[in-house]
Amino acid sequence: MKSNHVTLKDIARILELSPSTVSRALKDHPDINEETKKLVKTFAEKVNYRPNALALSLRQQKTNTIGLIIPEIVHHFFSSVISGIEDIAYGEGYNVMICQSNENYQREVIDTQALIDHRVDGILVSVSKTTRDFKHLQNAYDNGIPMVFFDRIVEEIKTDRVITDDFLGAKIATSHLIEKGCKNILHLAAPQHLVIGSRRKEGYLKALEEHGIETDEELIVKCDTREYVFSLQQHLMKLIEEKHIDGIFAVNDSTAIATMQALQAEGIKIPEQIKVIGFGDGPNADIAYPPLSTVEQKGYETGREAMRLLLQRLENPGIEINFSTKVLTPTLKQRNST
Amino acid sequence: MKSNHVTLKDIARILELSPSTVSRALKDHPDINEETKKLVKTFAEKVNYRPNALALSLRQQKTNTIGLIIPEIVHHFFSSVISGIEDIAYGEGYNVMICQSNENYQREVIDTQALIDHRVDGILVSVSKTTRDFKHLQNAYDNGIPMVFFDRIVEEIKTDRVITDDFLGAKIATSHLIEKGCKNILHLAAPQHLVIGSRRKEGYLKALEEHGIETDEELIVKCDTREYVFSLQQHLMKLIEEKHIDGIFAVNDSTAIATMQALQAEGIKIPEQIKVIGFGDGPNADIAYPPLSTVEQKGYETGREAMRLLLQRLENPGIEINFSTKVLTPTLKQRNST
DNA sequence: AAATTTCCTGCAAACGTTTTCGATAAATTA
DNA sequence: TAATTTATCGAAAACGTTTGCAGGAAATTT
Repeated sequence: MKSNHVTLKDIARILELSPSTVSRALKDHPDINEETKKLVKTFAEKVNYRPNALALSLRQQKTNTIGLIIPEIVHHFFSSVISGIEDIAYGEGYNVMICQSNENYQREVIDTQALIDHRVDGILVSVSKTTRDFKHLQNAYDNGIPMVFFDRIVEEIKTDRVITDDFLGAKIATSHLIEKGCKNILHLAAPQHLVIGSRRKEGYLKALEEHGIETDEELIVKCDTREYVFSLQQHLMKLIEEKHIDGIFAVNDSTAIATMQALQAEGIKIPEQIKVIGFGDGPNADIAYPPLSTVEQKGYETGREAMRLLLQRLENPGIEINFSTKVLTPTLKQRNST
Repeated sequence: MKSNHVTLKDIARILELSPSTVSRALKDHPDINEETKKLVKTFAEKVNYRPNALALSLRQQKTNTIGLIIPEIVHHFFSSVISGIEDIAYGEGYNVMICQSNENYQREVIDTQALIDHRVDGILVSVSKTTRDFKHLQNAYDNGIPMVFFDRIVEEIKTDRVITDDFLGAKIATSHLIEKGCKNILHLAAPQHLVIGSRRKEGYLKALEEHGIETDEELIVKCDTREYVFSLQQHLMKLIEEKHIDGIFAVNDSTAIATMQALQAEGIKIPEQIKVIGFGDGPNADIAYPPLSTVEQKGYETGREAMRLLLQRLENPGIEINFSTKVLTPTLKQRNST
């Protein structure tokens, strides 16, 4: 099980040339004789020579690799983002080093350090839910590594960003419920320290305001996972009865779907008695019963835009371009739950 | 935006020591004076020194990185595999370089080459559906890079493997339908050139045989995606009517769920009129209506086992250990669709 | 006092590339 | 013929580490 990698030096030795000549021959340097070039090239081809990426990176002080820190790959939104990033990156000759933080702050710190250690040319990051301290990212930034935040941004660090217009999306979703006749709308919200959490809540409130509906703080419940729904089930049912809830806007699809299941278990008809809308449109929305109305969040586009912004920095090193924030607007996708 | 990475040489220059001394001091080499150690260590700490992973890898001819080639991250099974791999790998100080082939042969070839170029210490791979030629993997193997196949193995290359007992799983699923009273069971199958496709079909046939049910080749339809179901919808409905189908075993969950939706659109009651069972148990099975019975495929465990087998090779270089095949047995998860 | 050992540190090579600067011989020009 | 240009190649440094070896000073043993 010996390692068989043939190096440039090997070729030089065998062909009785110097490494410099072999190197130049392989990349068509004009100084090299045509015959020598042919000789070297065919030989390299024959032995399946491939330059050592490590040596190359070390020498050129450029790895052609970008780092990605992402909360959880299992979520459809994030895996779509990955595809978007890869499609752009590969096209430009970059590799992507993916790190999964698992919504864990400690892991995120380690991952960031690993990316720095590997001297990635740039970093794309969506911070974990549990991250409150940003020194690790600030450190990468101070090291001169270009960064782009997407979806879960950190406002303290000034750099390029790609976000979806959560405020608008939430407003669209809530307005849709109102237009469908809902009067008492429950909002299942994410933690307010997350930008996503607060923005979506604000959009919800704005829609109510624009339609002249009085807001009720009790109708905003912190609940953003499937498990959370079932553990709050009794509380929610009580609330629904007392407040005559006829519409629910959940901060994400899986919460919305779990909510539908909880309601149906209690014999409530959807959408006849209560209408439900989610946020994010993964493929789950199609599979749910009834198929879930939602606002579509563009994962693939998010990835592409983030990578494009990063590329712009990488291709123009030293040049100071103003940081830009790309905002993607989600669109209503009506199905049968409203 | 200058790159600020401080190197070992920098420290040596500033402290007026040689790089060798600094290097040894940092790793507690007994040859170095305690005071010098302290001096170096505190200074390194202060300037946040981190060794350059590239230089390290080049020098030691070991990257502490393993490569992963995976068909599609969006599938729950595969993203679970990733988590399993990472958990073991990180614990042992390895990084994981993830490549997504997107079920595309060309991409798989490029990815394999990229991993070789980066001199990964080992490769974990589940081949794409469209791969019929294995030269790229054989090449990596010949280069002396340890490999482990999981889930979608290639039989031509002799190495360690982790698979789920597809035969048994399919037998369990089909038997379950029979025990629930089904007599005429339709099988929606994957392409037979995939091990998964043929094994599951064989398990289906075996269950029928064991229960003394006559097999009918017409009841085996090649159909393994959601889209495929809808395009075959008319053909399937005709078949179901003619053959008095009362049970369906689909080769994976998303096909099963799409089938349920197609049936329900035609007014067929599940499980009363037709019972449906899938294979693979992603979270979709819980969300579907009705919740889908399925055989649970252990993604996380698959990842852990694959990484363990690889580690065994990496930690015992040169030592010839017989290749082993780890078989994970899926278990029945009954819900409401049967 | 001489010889040996111990303690600490530095030199230099190596990992696999690229690239600057010469160097040599052949070909051209004056 | 002498001077200059051109064509072709190699030596060596550099990227950031590690490590075998050598070496000097101090401490110990003969």
